[in-house]
Formats: sequence, C-alpha cells, structure tokens
Amino acid sequence: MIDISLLRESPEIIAASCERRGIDIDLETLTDLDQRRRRARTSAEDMRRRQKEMGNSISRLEGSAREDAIAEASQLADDYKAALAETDRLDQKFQDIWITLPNLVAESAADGMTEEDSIEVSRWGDPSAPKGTKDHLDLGLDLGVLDIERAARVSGTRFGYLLGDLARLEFALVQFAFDQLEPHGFKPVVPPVLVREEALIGTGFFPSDRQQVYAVEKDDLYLVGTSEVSLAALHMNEILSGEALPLRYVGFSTCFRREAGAHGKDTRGIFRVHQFDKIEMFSFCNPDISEEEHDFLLAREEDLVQALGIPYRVVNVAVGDLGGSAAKKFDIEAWFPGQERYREITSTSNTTDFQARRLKIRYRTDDGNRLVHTLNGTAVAIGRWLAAIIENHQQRDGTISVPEVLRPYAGFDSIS
RNA sequence: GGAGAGGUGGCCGAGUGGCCGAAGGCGCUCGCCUGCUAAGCGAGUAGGGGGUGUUGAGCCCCCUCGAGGGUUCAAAUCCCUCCCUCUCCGCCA
Repeated sequence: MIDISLLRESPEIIAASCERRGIDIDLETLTDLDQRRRRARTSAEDMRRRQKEMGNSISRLEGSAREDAIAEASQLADDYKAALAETDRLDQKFQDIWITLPNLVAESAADGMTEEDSIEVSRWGDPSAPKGTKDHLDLGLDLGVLDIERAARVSGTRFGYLLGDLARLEFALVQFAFDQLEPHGFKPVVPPVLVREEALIGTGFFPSDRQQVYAVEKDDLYLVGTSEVSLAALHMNEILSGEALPLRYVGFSTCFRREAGAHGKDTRGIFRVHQFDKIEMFSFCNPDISEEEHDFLLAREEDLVQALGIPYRVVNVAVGDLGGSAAKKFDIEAWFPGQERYREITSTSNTTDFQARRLKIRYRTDDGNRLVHTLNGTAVAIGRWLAAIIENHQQRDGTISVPEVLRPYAGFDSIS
C-alpha cells in the first residue's frame, strides 16, 4: 500500500509509476472518493461530538429537563450511527481500490514489460567450459537421486522425490547457508508455513495473487509460497526500537506454489515444482538506507553462488515483471548447461514501505514513529540450486563433483 | 475434542455503566539536588484518523482497553460471535 498523502499532494507520481508498470488507473475517481469519505467523516465526527456533549450533561439533570435531553441525545445518536455507516461504506469502497495499487517503482528499476527487458548488471564465472551437457533430470535419474514418475503417482505433476545423496545435499546447503549468513547478523528462523489471510494481505500477495496460493479452507489458513510472508509478518503491528535496525532474519521453510498459468512451462525435472524448500533472507531496515540494504542482500546472494562455483549473471528486473509489492528487484540467473541458458535462481526485492504500511511495522525516532522498509532475498532456493549444482558440476563420466565448500557438510565428495 | 480461567498503555497492575484514554508501580526521557554510585525531588512518557494551518509548529475534534457486532442518551465496564493465551482431561507426531 502506498502513502495516501501522495494521492492528495502529488498524484502525478502515482500516475507515472503505474504507467511504467503498464497498468491503468483512474486517479480522478480515487481522488473524488477520498474527498467524499473525508467530508463524510468530518460531519459524522461532529455529530458524535454533539451527542457526547449532550450525553454528558444528562447525569447532572433531573426531571423533565433530563427527559428532554435524553430524547435529543437519542436523536443525535441515531443520526451519528447513520452518518458513520455512510463513512464506513465510502472508506471500504476507497480501500478496495487502494489496496490493489502496486508499490511505486524505483527510479533505478529497469524499464520494460517482460523478462527480456531486464538489464544485465554483471556476470561471473565461465559458462563455456562444460564437463558434460546432460540436464539435471537425466543426471538425477541416472544416479538414482531423483524420482519424478513416482512423485507424479503420489502427488501429481510438478512434484519430485530427492533421494540419497541429493537429499543429503539439501541439508548440507542449509547448514552452509546458515553458517555463511549468521555472522552477517541474520538470525536463523524456522517460520510457520500455514498463515492467516492477513499475513498474505499484509505482504501484498493478496488480493492480486490469490490464485497462486494453496488454501486450507476448512481452517482459513494458507500455505505460503515463500517464507517472506511469515518473516515479514513476524513483526506486524509492532513498533520497533530504532537501534534494533536493521533487523535481519534468515528463514528456512518449505514453499508451496500452485503455478497457475504456468502450464507447459519448465515441465522437466524439479525446476518448477509445487513444493520446494528455500532459505530466505529478510530485513527490516531504516528507510534511509534500504537501497544499500538491497545491495547488501544481493552481495550475500552472490557470495553463496560464487562459493558453489556456479556461473551466473545479475539482472535488474524490468518494472513490468515486478511483483506488486516490489519497488525494485534483482535476480541472479545461474547458467544451466542442460538448457544452455541463464535461469533465475534467486530474487531480491526492496519493497520499501509497501509491506510495512500494510503490516503496520514502524520504528521509533526522536520525532515520531516511521514506517520501516522491508526487503527480501533468496539465499538458497534448494530445488533449483541443486539442479544448478548438478548440471554445472557434472563430470564426463556422469558423476557429480560436490562443491568444495559443501563437502564438510555433506560428508562426501561426489555423487556417483 | 471436553472442562475451566483470562486478554487493559514499553512492562506489571487497578478499574463492573457517566468528564477513564484509563489509579498506582516499574522502566524510560528531561530538569533539580547529592563532591562518584545509590537514594531523593519535580515534570513528561500509547497508537491511529479527521479539521485548521506558517505542512509535519501549534490548536480543535473523533476512534482505539484482543477483534467485530449489539444493548443504552452514555460501555474498559452489560450481551453475542470470533481470535488468542493459560490450566486440567482426552488424543497424538
């Protein structure tokens, strides 16, 4: 949610941002609605004030004067109730639209509507020296560490079994990532994956991306598509102390995604599945330094990918391809020899005050409370990272060489 | 799943219909005092919204005592629904 004072003072900023995102927005209707609801509120509150004054005088009155006062106060109470109902109606009408507006995009976010419009920021590693060109599915099947067919029988398409050394490697990655990030001030956390609707509204996934989320209707709970949801909501309705910032967390959780509308896309292997585990960084920070914090998260992601020896490039994601809550987003795209192209394996977003406003997360300053900025970034998306490791570290004989840094955690040097 | 208790400001804790957004204490901030520290004295210390405006100075008003409804001229106080916490029993990874 963006700041309502912007609508009143500089609507052209909202208009410009929406135009860059390529979405239509009727600001005049919104402005008109806003003015009407405020007028309605002012007049309702005035009735309320008069009613209270009258009511307070009653305790000091007696006899017929008291009867008259009660009658008058009763009338005022009825008027107020009606006026308040109208105000609430207008508020709701306004809010229903306002909550669908995406965050303002950052000046420095790349222009354009699609993935192709993203701007490459940097490259690392050499993708041109493959030791083999099988993709992760073939390698995984040959080595007996991946099973998709049986997963399909059990759960349907877009599920997989990680077996043996590959299952071990997941936990090696988790331990490795925690060890890398904790010294940087990230507190490890295992968050809930079932959350209430307010956490999803608060993080901006609802109402817009409702169809991507698994719902457990019987209990009014939802399976998170990323632990960003439960990490952001960790401090909802709180006022943090200024000294505590930045407050950094690294969460490990399973993620559930319906992948609605992705039919036929990335159907091989475990590249795009309904369920995967992910280690996610999350930061609550001072709004003045959120750009630096964003760079910081990206740097941590690069540390991890580099440590694993996976060639990659960093892209500044085009505004049209941004989530509604993000002002700016960097993706790391790893080289996948099996696909012979770069594919997204991390994503870090600066959501500025968009989620903080919805979740009511503020911090204390000497002159009042201000909204924090929130940022999220993938540390390790296990499934895709395993795929990237397998493909980039495959040997000519079909075995996988485990990256040096993971060996102490995994307890083996290769998968064969 | 069954039975009971309870949710008040940063924290503890009073308050069962009428100037209560709320006693008292702790904590914190500022000032005074004390040759350090401790103690003491005084003042301040919730959040959101609306109006006005020299636009975050001030002033005025409204809302919020877990959330939402209701009763009443008037609700932290009475009623209903929901959420959460705790205790006991049952069940269970």
